[in-house]
Amino acid sequence: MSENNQLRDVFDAIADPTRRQLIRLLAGAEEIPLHELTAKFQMGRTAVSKHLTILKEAGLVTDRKVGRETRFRLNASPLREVQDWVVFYSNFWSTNLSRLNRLLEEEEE
Amino acid sequence: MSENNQLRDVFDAIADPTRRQLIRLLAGAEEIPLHELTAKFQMGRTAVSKHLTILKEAGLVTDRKVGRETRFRLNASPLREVQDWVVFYSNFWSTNLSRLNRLLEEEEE
DNA sequence: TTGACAGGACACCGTTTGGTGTCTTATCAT
DNA sequence: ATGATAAGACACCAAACGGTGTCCTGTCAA
Repeated sequence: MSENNQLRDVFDAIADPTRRQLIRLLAGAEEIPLHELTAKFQMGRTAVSKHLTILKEAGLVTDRKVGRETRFRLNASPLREVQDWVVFYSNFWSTNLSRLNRLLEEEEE
Repeated sequence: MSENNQLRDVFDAIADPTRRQLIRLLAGAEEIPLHELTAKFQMGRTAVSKHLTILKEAGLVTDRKVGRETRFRLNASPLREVQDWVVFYSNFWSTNLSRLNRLLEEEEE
């Protein structure tokens, strides 16, 4: 259905707190260029760029060049796999959520 | 509220496919001893034990000694953090799920 | 009581990870 | 035309990861 050309495991991609922060930042705007993202972190541009590459490999981010800057955009849909995975186990931490889980499963179909 | 003594990031703990497989196995039974878990994998006992240690550090697993064997048990509740995290982004991959998300948020309180 | 089994504790190893710095190229503004 | 900015492409590095094998101890069964 959607893009399954991800070379990188989504669970692996979201394991790093810096990358989750990047996702959070990208969720707050249409597009953000690398230098602007870099400004939000203590680390250098190269490191941030590497994290974005990993997110790209997982299909969580797309990029396009505009002038001299590279702008990044969030594509959250691969996170659905995480959602599907975790919802299964929500039965195990609370029983009164099981009604909601059934709702979710219905909606998935 | 619940145990927050986790030395290890939950997202990090579930990043490895072997560890997700361990969680899956432990979800299917009350308790499973190490040697029995090891039998399900190709790798050796030491490796499986290390993975279980990581899961333990994330609070996802508890263990108890019974005779000469160490039995492991799933504690899924730290996965709630993952659920909370991913639910936020479900707005970004589908708009007709937002009703369900509101349901989830209500239930969380 | 002897042997087999379960598993903790190490030491070890190759690869990956997460960062750095530097060099170069392309682009924009003056 | 010149200088500053954006970022790709590397080389490099220490530390963590994901495995291995070995040794030792405790426990169960014959």
